[in-house]
Amino acid sequence: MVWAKLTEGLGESLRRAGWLTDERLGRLELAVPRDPAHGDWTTNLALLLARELSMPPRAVAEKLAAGFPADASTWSSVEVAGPGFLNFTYSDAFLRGLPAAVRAGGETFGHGPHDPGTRVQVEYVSANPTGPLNVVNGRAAAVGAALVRLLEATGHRAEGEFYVNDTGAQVEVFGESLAARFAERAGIERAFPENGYQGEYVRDLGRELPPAEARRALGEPGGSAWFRDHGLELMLERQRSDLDQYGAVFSNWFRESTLHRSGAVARTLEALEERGVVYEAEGARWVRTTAFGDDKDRVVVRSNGVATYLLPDVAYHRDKRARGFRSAIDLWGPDHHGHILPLKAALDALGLEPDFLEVIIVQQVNLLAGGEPVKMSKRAGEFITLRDLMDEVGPDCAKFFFLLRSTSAHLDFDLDLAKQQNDENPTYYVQYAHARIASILRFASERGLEPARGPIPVEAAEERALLRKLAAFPEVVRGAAVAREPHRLPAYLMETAALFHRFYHVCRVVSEDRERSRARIAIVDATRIVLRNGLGLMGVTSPERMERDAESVA
RNA sequence: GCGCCCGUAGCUCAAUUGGAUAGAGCGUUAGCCUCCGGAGCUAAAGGUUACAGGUUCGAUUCCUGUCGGGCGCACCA
Repeated sequence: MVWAKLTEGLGESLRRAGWLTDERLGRLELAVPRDPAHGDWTTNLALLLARELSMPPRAVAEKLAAGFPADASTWSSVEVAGPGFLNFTYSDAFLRGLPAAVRAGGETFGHGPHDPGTRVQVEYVSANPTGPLNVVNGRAAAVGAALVRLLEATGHRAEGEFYVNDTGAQVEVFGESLAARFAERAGIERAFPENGYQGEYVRDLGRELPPAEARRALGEPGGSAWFRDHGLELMLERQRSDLDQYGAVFSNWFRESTLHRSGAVARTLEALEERGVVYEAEGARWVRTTAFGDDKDRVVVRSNGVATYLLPDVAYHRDKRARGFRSAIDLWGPDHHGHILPLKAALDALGLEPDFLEVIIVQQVNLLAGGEPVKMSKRAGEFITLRDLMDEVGPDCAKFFFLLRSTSAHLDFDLDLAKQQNDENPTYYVQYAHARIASILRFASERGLEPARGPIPVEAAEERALLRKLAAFPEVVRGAAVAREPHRLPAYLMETAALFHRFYHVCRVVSEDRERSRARIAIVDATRIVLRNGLGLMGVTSPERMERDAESVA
């Protein structure tokens, strides 16, 4: 709301100065400065324009400030500061009315119509259906689900999608592995495949198969296809239920096999050929991706006639575009970053918008226990799964920790810390603030005190600081969405919780003074809404009460 | 050898897409409970942002190089 008003007001400033162009307005950057001495909002617009206007930045700023429409309901001052920043300070009227505004916004406070109706797809996790989800999948799930919510909160029509790689050599090996494990238990001789899936979960899956049918399949030539298909379904169902419990919901589970069946893969090859970027060499067919920024050309059809991963992947992204998405955000694991260039190049060759595909690499996670890295061997099937992690630390802590750091940075996940139910665990810091607020509101309600509905008096510095912070929430949401950086949410929420706790220690909420009590209850309630909305975007719960487990009290 | 991510306080990480005096948590030290939840609060200490240049009003951020860590570099996905 404030963001829109500021954009509009500065547009007016530019117009009055005779400098208004769409391009300049598009370059406008608004920010909430970290130092309150620099106002509640700031822009460097004058610094950006000074050069092209051949004027000193401060003179540009003065002119813009003079042309900024007065609005006492929001601003008390517009000042030129430093080398030429424009600093905007909230009026008392704005802060006094803020709790009512937050309350009116309710669960949509913080949301904004920045990209109304733009269809965006976020593809995330997309783990192979040949094994349980691992911790990097868990990180991707936390980030992806948060991104979907952030995009929705900023007006996009966003959908989450899980791409199922149910085709290719890996799933065949998986089917063989499962058949061998089933045979082993049934006392039938059958070789376990080389490089087969060693994990104990394959034996578990074998126990879930319908025994009579499985036995029949064992006897048939090519019977591993039966095990492959049934194993995939069981595995997918496990992944789905884990993710469901984890709070990552997908609008769609897209299977690679449908692209092959529908002919989309073949059509994609034809489309590439029509563009004249396919050639034959060494018995294989290549795409000239080097013409579009790749560092080497890529094989799309092997000499044995089978497509490489790239071709269905290109077909998949064409399909996304054809389904009407304006952009696709893919979250990939760290071992896939080598594929960004080939895929983008191929899409480029097909004429898709250059910014259609956006790939975010979710970096690796190092689990630490007792200060030491937890050893994981995928080969031996020994790894900590997402389910293990949820059982160990709970979904809330897992998600909070995963969202705490920027997605592109490696993450050290301290299991001991996440397990602790005490002040060393940052998850509880924010949740505790919410629970404490709920407690205060219960206490107040028992005394017949409700939040003040209209403008409230704002006296203490702690009240003012907290209100400023609450007012910044919509901008944090907007910024996190456009930058695709969900980690701004926990950072903001920790700051907000800190300001709330400080307020709480200085400002008695429920007192003999009923009017002041109601005013402060309104502040507390507004804080509750912001914390709840922020945690909600992270997929973390906002508890009304918190109790430690008995063993954690010591 | 080439590409990508990263290098910031003792540790784990931020720094609002180039902004103003680089901030949090943990750890360390010293304090705060007659009253709304102490999973809390206050204060102190802690930095040549790996290093050297460059670009400009301004660089942790962008460019070049060096050093160090991780991950990729398939007719596997």
